[in-house]
Amino acid sequence: MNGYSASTNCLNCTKSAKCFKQLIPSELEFINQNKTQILYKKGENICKQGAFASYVLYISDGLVKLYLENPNRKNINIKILKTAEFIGLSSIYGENIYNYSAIALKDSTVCLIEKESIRKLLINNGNFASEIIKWYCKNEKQLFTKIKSLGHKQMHGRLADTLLYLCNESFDQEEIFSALSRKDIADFACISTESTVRLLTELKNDHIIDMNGRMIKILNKELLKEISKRG
Amino acid sequence: MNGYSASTNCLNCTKSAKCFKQLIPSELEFINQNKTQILYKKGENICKQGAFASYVLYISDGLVKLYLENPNRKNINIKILKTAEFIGLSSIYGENIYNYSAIALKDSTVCLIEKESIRKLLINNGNFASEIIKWYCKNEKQLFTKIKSLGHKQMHGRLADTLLYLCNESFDQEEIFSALSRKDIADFACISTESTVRLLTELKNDHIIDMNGRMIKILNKELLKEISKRG
DNA sequence: CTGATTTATTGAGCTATATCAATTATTTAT
DNA sequence: ATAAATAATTGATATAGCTCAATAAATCAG
Repeated sequence: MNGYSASTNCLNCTKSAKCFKQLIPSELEFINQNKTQILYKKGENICKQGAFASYVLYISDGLVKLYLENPNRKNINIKILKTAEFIGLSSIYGENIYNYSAIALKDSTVCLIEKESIRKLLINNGNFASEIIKWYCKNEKQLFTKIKSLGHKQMHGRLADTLLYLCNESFDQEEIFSALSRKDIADFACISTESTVRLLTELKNDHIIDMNGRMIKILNKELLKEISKRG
Repeated sequence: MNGYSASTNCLNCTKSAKCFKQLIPSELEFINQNKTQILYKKGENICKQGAFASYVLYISDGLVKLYLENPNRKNINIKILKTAEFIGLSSIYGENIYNYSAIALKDSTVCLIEKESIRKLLINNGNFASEIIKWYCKNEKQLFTKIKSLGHKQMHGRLADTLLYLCNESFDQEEIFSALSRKDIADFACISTESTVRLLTELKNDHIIDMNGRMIKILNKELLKEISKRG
């Protein structure tokens, strides 16, 4: 066990999500017995859309990109997950496959938790279940935001949405942007890589953002929000 | 109380969702005490996106269209809800507002349930909570399907997706299509009404669908699925 | 039944954005 | 350090799909 990362034992894990705080020691020990911890290197796939979902995945320490794959086509980036977030939670009761793919944006420690164990906890501990439902509430809102962005906004608005999302203070900017290529940004906004580059240059020339290699900083957040709103 | 519709008393409601079947009589009685039943006429708004979400809504008998509103722009139709489905479930723990709007496609009986009561049940009854989570799993998958459709498919694929959804055997076709205008179909696929009309005519000429006024029937489902797949 | 309003349809032109191709910059491997 | 591979940028062209406008059909109100 190292000093800075997630613990291999759930009972003294300092990086646990709110839902795990609802568990009593014996329940935590139960989870501990039914999980495996794995280290994924940067760039490695943590799960693949359509693959058999054997476990629920929990990022005990890391940074992960969630995306939808289209046969023969480009991907749609959904969101970036940080430490203490779940991957593939919906496989507990949904279809037994992952609905999306996930890739490590930096070296990440992931706990593979038996689905059946989670199910047992949900039935026995209402507070745990409630926290999971809270997560779903937030998640749903986020997906609606994505749908609104894709459904009626055009390039400019979609890229603005993407930048506002990625520049969120809850992310380590250096870490995020150094890990994201232009194609990644394009896949968040669902526009072509070339259009993305062109629009970014435009935004830079208009002093709405600053760019330095892969690093992007928002200079005029209000205007960017306005662009997002206008669509 | 009438003979064919939902009961006004939860204890003898025959149109109850699976989650309510997990409740013991005292819990059902508790819900019963904390709900109001309202009849919405066809075309009436059941909830408005952004409005204060005082209750969780439950369709005890009806047909409802869920949609996202864009300021000054067209709507995005998300899905059609039938009897025994929830509206605004995510307001239990999410922001205290509705994430979407809902309109009655036919006269619908809706139960307004106190959010706090649902919260209490979730904490006290793990089976109830688990059923709600099951719902969220399905819901999430549906939203990803929508995102995939909007994110990279073009007109043809999006309309195919829409028709395959609306022609699902679980809907009463007559009821669904007589309630949906061309604009409604367009808003499901997120394309212009004019393009929708043009594409529908095209599909009819190719004998992939049959049209008669508002009524639409799929003649060649395999081909339509192929169009959906191709994008 | 009749005029008025809404909804559906069709055509023509315009615009946003993708695609293709070429060039430059950056990273990786030897 | 140099070659090779990958990523970013820029320009030119093509096209999907929107908007606008006009007409036709259907529904509604009196």
